[in-house]
Amino acid sequence: MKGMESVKKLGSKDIAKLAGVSRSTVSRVINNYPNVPDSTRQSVMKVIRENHYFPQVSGQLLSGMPSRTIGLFWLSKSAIAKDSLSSQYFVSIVDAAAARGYLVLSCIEESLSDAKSADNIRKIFMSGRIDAGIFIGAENGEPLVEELVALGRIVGLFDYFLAASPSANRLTVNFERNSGARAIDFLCDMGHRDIAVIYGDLKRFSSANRHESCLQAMRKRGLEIRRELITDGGITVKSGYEAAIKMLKACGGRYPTAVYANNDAVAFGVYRAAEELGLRVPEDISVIGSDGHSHGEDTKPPLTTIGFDFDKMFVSLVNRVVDTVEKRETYIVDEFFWGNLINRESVKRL
Amino acid sequence: MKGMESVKKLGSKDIAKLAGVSRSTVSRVINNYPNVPDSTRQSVMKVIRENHYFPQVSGQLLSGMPSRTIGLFWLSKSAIAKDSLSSQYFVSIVDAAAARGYLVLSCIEESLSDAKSADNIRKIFMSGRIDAGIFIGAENGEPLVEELVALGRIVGLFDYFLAASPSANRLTVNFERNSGARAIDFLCDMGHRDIAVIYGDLKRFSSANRHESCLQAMRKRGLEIRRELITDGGITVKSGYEAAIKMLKACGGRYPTAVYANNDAVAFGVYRAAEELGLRVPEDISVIGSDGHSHGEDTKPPLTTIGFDFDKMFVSLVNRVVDTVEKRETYIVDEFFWGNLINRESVKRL
DNA sequence: CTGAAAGCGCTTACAG
DNA sequence: CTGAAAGCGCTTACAG
Repeated sequence: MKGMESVKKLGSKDIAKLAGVSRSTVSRVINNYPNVPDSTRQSVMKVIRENHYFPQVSGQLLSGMPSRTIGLFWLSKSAIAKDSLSSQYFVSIVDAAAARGYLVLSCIEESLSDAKSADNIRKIFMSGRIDAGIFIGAENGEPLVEELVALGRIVGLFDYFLAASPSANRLTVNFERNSGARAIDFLCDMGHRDIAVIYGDLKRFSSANRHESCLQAMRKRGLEIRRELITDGGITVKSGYEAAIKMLKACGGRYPTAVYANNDAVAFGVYRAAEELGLRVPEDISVIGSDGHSHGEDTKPPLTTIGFDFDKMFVSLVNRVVDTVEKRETYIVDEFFWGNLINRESVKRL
Repeated sequence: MKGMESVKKLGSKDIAKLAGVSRSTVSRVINNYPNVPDSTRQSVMKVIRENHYFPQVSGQLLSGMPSRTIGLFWLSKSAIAKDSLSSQYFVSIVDAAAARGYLVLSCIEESLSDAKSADNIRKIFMSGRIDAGIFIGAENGEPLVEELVALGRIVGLFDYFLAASPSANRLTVNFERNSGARAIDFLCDMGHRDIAVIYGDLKRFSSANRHESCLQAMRKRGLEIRRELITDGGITVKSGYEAAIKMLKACGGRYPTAVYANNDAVAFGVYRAAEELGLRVPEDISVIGSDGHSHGEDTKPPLTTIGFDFDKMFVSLVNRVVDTVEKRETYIVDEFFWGNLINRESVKRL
């Protein structure tokens, strides 16, 4: 064992010597250049395999090859740890990257307003270890993101959109902007007119959209908008629960017949609050969410929601980011996905 | 904008010139060497900041610095995507690594028996882009893992233990080996004698342990071990559900009074199966799991289980791996964590 | 406390 | 189809 470790690790020079060719040729074989006769390729490969040679990224990087690595920046740690959607996102991203030959380097920060976090991210972006970065959970228009975009870095963003300043190296994938209205329309069609709205962090593009479009729909439908029924409920089960408790207690017994929660996690929080207050879903109060969280199939009752295909969204984002890295033509900079109403059992017809 | 991009990116040489020192000194400042007078340090730092200089990892790597990157290898993709514990693991690992100044590079493979997957992992380990790797979901004694250990790579493993061949560069963190017995003892103490066991993938160290220790406890307690009540239930909700359905149907109406599931996900599957067959938990059938999944607080009824502190486990693993990378003294190679019985409401006293 | 120089391991025009 | 040579950006003994 000691012996093994002390064997000098071979480099491309050694392989070249053993194979009786130049390092140029070894490099050509490794990188699958076409102008190498098959016989040469075979013999070089044989030497490489027999000697367990692995090209060092240090050399490759230094000579200007891409790192074939994508940075994945998660914002707001607590939300990640608790939301089981995160692991779905993660698998979609890592798989899509792997399919293109890319690895994923992860970084989790609570917030970008913290100078240390921002410096850390800047460093990762600027030190040559990644070819591009993807952000999840960034506030819309986040200065650090825009700084990186302006510096020419390739950045992919989930749920982020700046209509006024498209940029070839800022790739985004988004939820349709109308899903709030669709939820309200559905509730109305089911006979509800007294609707509570639990919105999320309005600095996030989708939360703002959902909220705006839902209020618009309420007005259009001529519903009464009771101030005490419109509350900020964050984006987690816990914050949703707390907001729902507060809201339900604040409405002086005049409960809404339905609640629109800006995401499924929050909707689960509403379930819990309803139970605590002795309200049955959907008999006493209907609930509709947004996202299409798979967990919603197993809740009691199963959650009615506006579902999105997250896997498709992330695969598209990763592919467009990689296309940009590889200077292929990418026509789509911003992309919006439609949601589908998943009518399960948490909304009752009145 | 075009202008900005065409500005030649500066290297340490440029910084040196601008600061009126040598590249050696620039390097010393960047790496916080003590033998630099404060005035020099200040002026160099000023030039670095003003010019937005970031040392390139390519150079650092080539000159032999560590990559300060840990590979995280997830095996069995499907289990990751569906289990919300994964994102907890992930956050614990990434955070613990960040606390030591390390980044995490992720790789997901379905299985290591696939030659392509194994090659991919070998390449990541041997190409100098990571200082160490951590495996989650590896079978005990996995040949690829042992190959890497033999080659002197530093590898950290969750749920993996080879009593016969400890190695200074194979660091592990494990569940206590007795938790199966503890679950059985608890059920017995609650008056159960007719117990079904749904075990998991026996190639995993913990699954094998849990199963073995639980059977042992059953014998010790003099319980009847009915063959049809002992089934393989995998490690996911779905596989647990299927195993439970099969098992409950196979016992010809002579239902067990309690079920021990080798992990919480499987226990949730048992809940679903019980519901489908019209059995109430715990009135008609008690269920105990293992893991301490936070989701178990919210199920109906809340799940009684043997809980582990995953965060502590992963933080310890990451720290010992980093210690080994940095050649600090690490005394603990294998570590076992105790579980705590979390007595919620899914086990009824008979 | 500081600098000149060697060295790390690759790829890629370039010339043939 | 192939090789010699330049070059990529850093760190680190070494000498002073």
